[in-house]
Amino acid sequence: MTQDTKAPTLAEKLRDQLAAQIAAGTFKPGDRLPSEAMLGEEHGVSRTVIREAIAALRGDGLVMPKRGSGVFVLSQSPRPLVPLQGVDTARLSSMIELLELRTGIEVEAAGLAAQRCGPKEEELILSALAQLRDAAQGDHEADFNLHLSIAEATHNPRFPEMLHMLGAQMIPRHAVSDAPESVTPEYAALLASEHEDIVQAILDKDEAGARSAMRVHLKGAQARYRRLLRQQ
Amino acid sequence: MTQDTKAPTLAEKLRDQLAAQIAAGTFKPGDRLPSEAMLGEEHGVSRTVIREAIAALRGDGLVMPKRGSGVFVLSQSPRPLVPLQGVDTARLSSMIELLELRTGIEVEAAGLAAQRCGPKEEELILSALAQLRDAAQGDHEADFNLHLSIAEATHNPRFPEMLHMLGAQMIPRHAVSDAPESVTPEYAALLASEHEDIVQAILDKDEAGARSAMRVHLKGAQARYRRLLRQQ
DNA sequence: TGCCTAAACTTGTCATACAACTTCACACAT
DNA sequence: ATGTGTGAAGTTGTATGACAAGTTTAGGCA
Repeated sequence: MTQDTKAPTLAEKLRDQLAAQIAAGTFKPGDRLPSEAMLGEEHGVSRTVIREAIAALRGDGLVMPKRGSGVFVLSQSPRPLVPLQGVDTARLSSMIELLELRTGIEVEAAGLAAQRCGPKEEELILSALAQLRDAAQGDHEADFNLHLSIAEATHNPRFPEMLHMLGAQMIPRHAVSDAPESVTPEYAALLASEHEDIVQAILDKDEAGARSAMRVHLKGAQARYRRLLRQQ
Repeated sequence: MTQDTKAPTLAEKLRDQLAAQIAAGTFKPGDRLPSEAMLGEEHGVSRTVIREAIAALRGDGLVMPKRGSGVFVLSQSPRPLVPLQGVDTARLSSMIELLELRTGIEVEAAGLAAQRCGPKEEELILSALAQLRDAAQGDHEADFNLHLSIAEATHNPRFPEMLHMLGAQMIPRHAVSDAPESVTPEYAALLASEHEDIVQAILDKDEAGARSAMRVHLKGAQARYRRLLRQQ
């Protein structure tokens, strides 16, 4: 239990120190950090350490080095603490967990989209729906694009952001499309009609209807995953 | 517009390559990566590049180097791509965006909690509610704990995770509690009754009621923020 | 004044060397 | 045969020096 004290390396200490300085406002967004040479002299470490600490900060999205120019501060606050850490995309139960989360987010998105959707967003949604109709069955990208266009119609950038994040987690899993039952025409028709219902409700500015249609759609996806879970 | 093509460095390319290999399962969690020397020879780059790429992977939580032993793979899936990047906690509009997201997540959580809440979770929720009653007005922690206990009652760890993530973003902002109007007894009583309604519905296993009560509660919070926005 | 060029500076990469630590095999003693 | 200790080999952490590639700046020249 006391093993977690693992003697932080110089690079780690320097990274934390720099991150703290950035968070404290010593270096503000847009500022240029001292050059690697200066940092090295200041902290009494080699350039190797400096570079590794900066690489870590870059990974955290805090800074952005520009060759020949310097290292510039991007964001003041460290990026929010890693959610979805223990997600094992190979496990169906993990997929169901994510789907439940998506349900919450997307149902709300559908409701907001119904209230706020403008002509331009309507066009995008309809275009995504048309592409989905034409797309090959089980085309996850077309499906995702429709959901994304709805999220964008909320005019709240956090919704498409979240969808992207969750989508990146779900894409690796093709269990549903691989399952034999999922390729039946009946299944495809059901999915299509669910999509139509969602879009129709949004275009009708029917908030409650949009929520309900989206909930039906995603609950259906959950149910299909659960069935697979039982079959395994 | 074409500036985003910024000539990726060798370290970046190698990082992406290694991340892809990890995602593809070439290196599985628990495995040891080839040593820096071997990777360097294999890819025809210097150890500097290798180390920087690995530093980035470590920052992403994908690997964990152990001095003298090797670099070990932790997680197979890259941690979800940084959401909530442009959130400026000083801007009320950002807070409202986050609140809308929270609404989606928490409404779903309340619904699931009503279905799945067991005796132990009921106790935790009631305890959190009691503490909130006793707590000083505007005690964000007590409020957060109640919401958290509900999220945990879903038995889906992603909900409390998300709440933690969003909570970390919202805590810095105390605008609502600082606003003069928010300290009136009427306001406190309203908040308390909203909380009671949510808990009561969950204990009654009333899914729709729990959703609705949670939605009312969070929509109320949004409305209060919006009022502040107008006053500014 | 305006433009052009070259020097100075900065990050990216390579190479080498050593320190600190871990692992593993082999010799040795029990 | 078994347990133990020792050391060699392998690995990451750090330092140093050098050069390539790009940017900035100052100064010279028209």
